[in-house]
Amino acid sequence: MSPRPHNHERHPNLQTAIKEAAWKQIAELGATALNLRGIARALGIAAPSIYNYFPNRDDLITALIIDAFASLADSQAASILSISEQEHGRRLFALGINYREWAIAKPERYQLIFGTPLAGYVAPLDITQPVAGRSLAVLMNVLMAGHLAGKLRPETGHALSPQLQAMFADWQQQRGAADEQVQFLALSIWGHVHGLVSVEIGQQYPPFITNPGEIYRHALGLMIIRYFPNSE
Amino acid sequence: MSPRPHNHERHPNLQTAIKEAAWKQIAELGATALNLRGIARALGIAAPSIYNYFPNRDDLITALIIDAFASLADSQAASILSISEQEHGRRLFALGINYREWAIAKPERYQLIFGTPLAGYVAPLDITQPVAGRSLAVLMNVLMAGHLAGKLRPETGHALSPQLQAMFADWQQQRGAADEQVQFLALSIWGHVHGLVSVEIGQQYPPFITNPGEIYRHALGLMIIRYFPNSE
DNA sequence: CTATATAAACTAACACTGTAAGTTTATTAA
DNA sequence: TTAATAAACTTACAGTGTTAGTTTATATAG
Repeated sequence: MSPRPHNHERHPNLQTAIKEAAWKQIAELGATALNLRGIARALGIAAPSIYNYFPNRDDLITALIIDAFASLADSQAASILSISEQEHGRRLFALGINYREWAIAKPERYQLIFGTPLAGYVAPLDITQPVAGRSLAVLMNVLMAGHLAGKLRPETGHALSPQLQAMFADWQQQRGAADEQVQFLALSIWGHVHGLVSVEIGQQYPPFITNPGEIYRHALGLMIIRYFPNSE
Repeated sequence: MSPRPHNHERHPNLQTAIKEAAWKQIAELGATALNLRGIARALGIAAPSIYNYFPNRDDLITALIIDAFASLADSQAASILSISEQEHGRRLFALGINYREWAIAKPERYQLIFGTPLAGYVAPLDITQPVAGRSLAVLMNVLMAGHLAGKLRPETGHALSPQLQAMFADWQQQRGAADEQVQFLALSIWGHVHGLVSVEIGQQYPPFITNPGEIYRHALGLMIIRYFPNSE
């Protein structure tokens, strides 16, 4: 009923071998250079054979993106494991540092999931969104812990609009307890952190900014004292 | 010496006609669908004829990117023209609103300059950087005006590291007078604003966030009262 | 042990892309 | 009227994703 693949000896698991070859291509030549024939060449197989494991190029890319999102979420979660749950400021700082480091380690991977580096590909949001949300959840958990401990000081200069409150109420219903201000703060911090990293990865800083990491760490430090003023 | 092009009657200025057709393609089918043959079809010319006006596809894209950066900078500058130079908070707010609106008006254009939507294309930074810097200059001018008027309150919880100070000193030398804290603040605000817009354009908000504009305006409002506390 | 079903490989081909080379044509200047 | 030249053209090549049809190796059923 289920025969073994022909070149089992050379590629025990061709599905993952294809993905690995794809990542290798992406790492060496950039995400835009990804192509099925190149993968096939690297593996010594015929290009159409890939279609036995992925319906088409876009589905292969989606698989890569899902793996990348999972990797980011795992990396985020691991980055705070060694820090006490009481040290909310340090945890937030660690998350921020880790976010940038993960992006810089493999910029193509970062741009693959947050940019649109591939011609004709649009991510199927219903599939990628859930995995993408995992890293945001890590951030929100840290903020929520700080909030529950009374250590978080969100900015309350403006009241949340009724529309925002409604949106966050819906979100709470799905995801369990979470303060509205914490929800907003998670999105705002993510946006800030993500923007700074994007500018750096995309090489959009002015030429005088020779050390974007310093900018980033300074901005991150200010966030910590802004939202966890009694950390120290 | 300089003969008129053959189809001058149909396309008085073929160079700009090519760019317009390119933008139309980008707007209708997305940046990734941009291709020379499609442009040629739309204009009723042969594809290789484009090479008389642009050395290759990448140079055409670069021309589009330069136009887009100029458009953004012009839009930013125009957005504060009607606001008094004394109302620093309102000016910053207008810049923020305009940044998002410019991006949302033509998301493909935004992704063309800030993403990497085209296979095999890498922007020539030495050409694009100067134009790209114009919009940042508008932001920095607004912040600097507020600073000179004594209305700006940058966060000084952490001192700028020596490396940051050195970087900013170099920058000052080139661009003229600008406070170090103002320089940092411009980059930080830009990163924040850019990140929130990127997340929205890239459809990376969690599915419950049905109104990203509200998130954005709230974040922007908080920035205003944070950095211009006495604005009202 | 043989025969058959089937998953997984293959080859060949199509339509598309960017681009290079060589050729023709229209316009200008001598 | 003729020669020069810029700008169009046709043709061709190598690359791409993808489909269709075919072969082959394996696993199970009789």
